[in-house]
Amino acid sequence: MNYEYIKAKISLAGLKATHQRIVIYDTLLALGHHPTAEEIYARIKPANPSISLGTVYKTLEAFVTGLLIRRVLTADGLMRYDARTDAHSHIYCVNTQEIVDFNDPELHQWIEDYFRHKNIRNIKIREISVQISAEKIDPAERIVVE
Amino acid sequence: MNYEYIKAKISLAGLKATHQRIVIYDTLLALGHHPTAEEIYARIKPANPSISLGTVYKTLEAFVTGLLIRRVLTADGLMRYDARTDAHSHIYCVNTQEIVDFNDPELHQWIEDYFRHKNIRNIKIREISVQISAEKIDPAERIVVE
DNA sequence: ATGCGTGCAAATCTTTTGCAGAGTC
DNA sequence: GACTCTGCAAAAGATTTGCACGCAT
Repeated sequence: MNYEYIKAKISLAGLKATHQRIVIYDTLLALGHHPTAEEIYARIKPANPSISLGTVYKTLEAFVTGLLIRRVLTADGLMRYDARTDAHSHIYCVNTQEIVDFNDPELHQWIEDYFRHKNIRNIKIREISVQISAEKIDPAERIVVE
Repeated sequence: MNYEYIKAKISLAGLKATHQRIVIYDTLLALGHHPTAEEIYARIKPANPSISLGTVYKTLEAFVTGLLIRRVLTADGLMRYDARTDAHSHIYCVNTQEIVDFNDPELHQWIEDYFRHKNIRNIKIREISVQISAEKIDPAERIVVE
């Protein structure tokens, strides 16, 4: 995803496509995990020394409001963000604390169908995601789902 | 769940069963949602004026370490706790912000089996839970799953 | 009696806010 | 040019910490 594409995406959300915002969005995409405002700031700062942490916080919340990104569910008490906005699932590693995305359309479809046949009253389901809590066998290796 | 039972549970976790801890655990059980330390403190304070907020924070973390309770996944950046320690699923209501527990052994079993047949490398699955994001149709009514 | 737990207050960390100036459309 | 966004610094909010005393075992 390049500079112009990101710029267009931000504009489409009704936000001004400033350099800071483009860099923040780009960084969120580039980082494989689900960073906090601080983590994005640290990553951006060297190449953009004048950027302020407050701007990163404000920008991320503006993106959430504009439906460009999402907040991520965490148990660490920090606000974390994800550039993916489609429903997808997560694997939480209990030893390394990593959160790895994974997508399994077959599984999601099955669960959706399952709930369609259940008797759930008073709510309209928007989306379903699966959280797997797991232990890494070899902490040096990557987690692979296929 | 009564005073003596809770006392025994806390002792079994290797912690001293003080009055404060018993009251905190009891309150966490009594509250239907997933409270923060502040919320528990506010609820406890009237009947226990000398209790301190710091103690509530410390106690909750001690309970987490002792596997008596769990931290809950949230997107609000606050640390929330749950007295349930078994794997269960959540329905998150996008308009009222409620988080409702629900348990569906059949669904959980099916998902577990599904993953047993998948090729997931380098992790050992500990537990699986499903997060449903939903909209309440009648905000005055309760959410029912059966 | 011993050591863990409590209460208090200060410290720390995270996130929000107000405002003047800068940049986008 | 109008209005939004940025950067800075201060404020607010959430959580942790240190320590002297108290209480459970």
